[in-house]
Amino acid sequence: MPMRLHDTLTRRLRMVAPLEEGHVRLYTCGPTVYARAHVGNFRTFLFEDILRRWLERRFARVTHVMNLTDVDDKIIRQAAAAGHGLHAETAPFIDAFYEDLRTLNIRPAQHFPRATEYIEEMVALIERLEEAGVAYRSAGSVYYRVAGFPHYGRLSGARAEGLVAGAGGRVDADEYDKEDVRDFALWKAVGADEIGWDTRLGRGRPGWHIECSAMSMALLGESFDLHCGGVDNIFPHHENEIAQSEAATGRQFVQIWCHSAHLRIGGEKMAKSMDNFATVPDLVASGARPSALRYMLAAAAHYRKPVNYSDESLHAATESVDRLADFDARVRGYPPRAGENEARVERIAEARSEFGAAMDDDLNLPGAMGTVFSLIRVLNRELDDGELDSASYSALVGFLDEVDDVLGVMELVANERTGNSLSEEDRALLDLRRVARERREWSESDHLREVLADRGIVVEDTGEGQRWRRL
RNA sequence: GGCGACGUAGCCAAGUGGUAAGGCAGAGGUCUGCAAAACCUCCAUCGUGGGUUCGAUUCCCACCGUCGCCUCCA
Repeated sequence: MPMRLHDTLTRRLRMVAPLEEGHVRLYTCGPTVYARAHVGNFRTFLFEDILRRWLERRFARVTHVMNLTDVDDKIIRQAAAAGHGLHAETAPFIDAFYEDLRTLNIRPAQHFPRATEYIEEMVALIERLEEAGVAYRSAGSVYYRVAGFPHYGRLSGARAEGLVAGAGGRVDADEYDKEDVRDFALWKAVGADEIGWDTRLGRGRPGWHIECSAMSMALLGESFDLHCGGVDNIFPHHENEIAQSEAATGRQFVQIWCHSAHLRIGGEKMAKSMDNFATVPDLVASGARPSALRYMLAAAAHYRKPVNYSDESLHAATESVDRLADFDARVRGYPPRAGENEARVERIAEARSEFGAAMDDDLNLPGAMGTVFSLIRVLNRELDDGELDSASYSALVGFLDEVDDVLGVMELVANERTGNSLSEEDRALLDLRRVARERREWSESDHLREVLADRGIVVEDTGEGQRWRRL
């Protein structure tokens, strides 16, 4: 079954067909490390994680590159204000980013190139653009001549007139050095006392867009398969990347462009500039479970539709994850009887097939989860009044493994529920309760359940005795 | 102003030219010492108005509303 993704450039679903047989090359725009990334940023990174995970199930090999933008105006300003270098400024935020990736169980890219480590590649690329006649120097800086690239605007649908007329009142500081307001800086000249690099282009620092062209081509080749980011990267960032890369190489830069919609809060885009953002540790500290955060950001809505963050949606995600995790635990804890219920095995196979079809259809994880939950209801009913045959058990465990290979929440749930192992006191309380139940001392048992609940431990009674979990 | 996206039950949300998955919340029930979990039942004419069609929530047009991008922005 072919996997299809929505391509921003052609505005239609396109089959994922790697240029190199069996090997998908994926580039995703990572964070600008001038501050800790917020959960809105992580919605995109989570979408990309789901994409990468599904690609890994569908193709033999996936090479994933995510850049870290560790030089830009804000970072330079902050470093200068703090009186230290770029690295000292960005290191804490890079560490924080990696920490948040782990918290959300996001698979790390194979490469996390940093802009500051690819200055030479950028300079070389700019030189190629000069040779191609689409770059020019002005007041020590180098600019890209948009008029020299006929396809400019194809990705964003931005026509030249619209760009000129609709500047939105913002005036770029170096606009006056440009031939055309649409032109953008490839290399920005800086003074001797400013943070910069001495290169063949003179002393300066790279423009924003050139890093992604240089790093993606360095690590994935001049033409590769997928390039992703948030919708706000479509223009100007990705539009300019195409212009730079294709003007330099004369080849198609990327096969398919994917962009995820924003996370909203209170109906508006979550953004640092709006001061309405929260970070992963912020939310975890306030009681959000990482598994629920992951589910809400990645699975509650399709990646191309905006999601609104709210306590209610987080709660719904928490309950969904619990339902899945409870079922998973129930199945794995069920002693299967030998035998094969053909109808049941068939039902599981159908669900698995529907799940895959939904994922292949532009990564429709919300739809895919619908089939999972439908199956869960049917099988819970059957588990309620019977046993599980071993054939179904195998099929089911295989399917649940596949689901979580994409969803990536079970490991988080396991940590949340049993992670910080029980304290001596909690262990003792559970033992006391077990003894009380054996003696049928219900009021004591109920009391201990409340005491444990106050300590953050939920106790449930099952046929096989009491079971506990956190939260 | 230009470009684009979205509008499905109390909330979130998938989907389809032939009368709507799933999750949350709510009501009632089964089970349970009580709970929890699980299960059963109930809860939507798909923004508004036109058009195309035997038939539209699904296609087209208009309108209303919300949001995003227009060189900081995942």
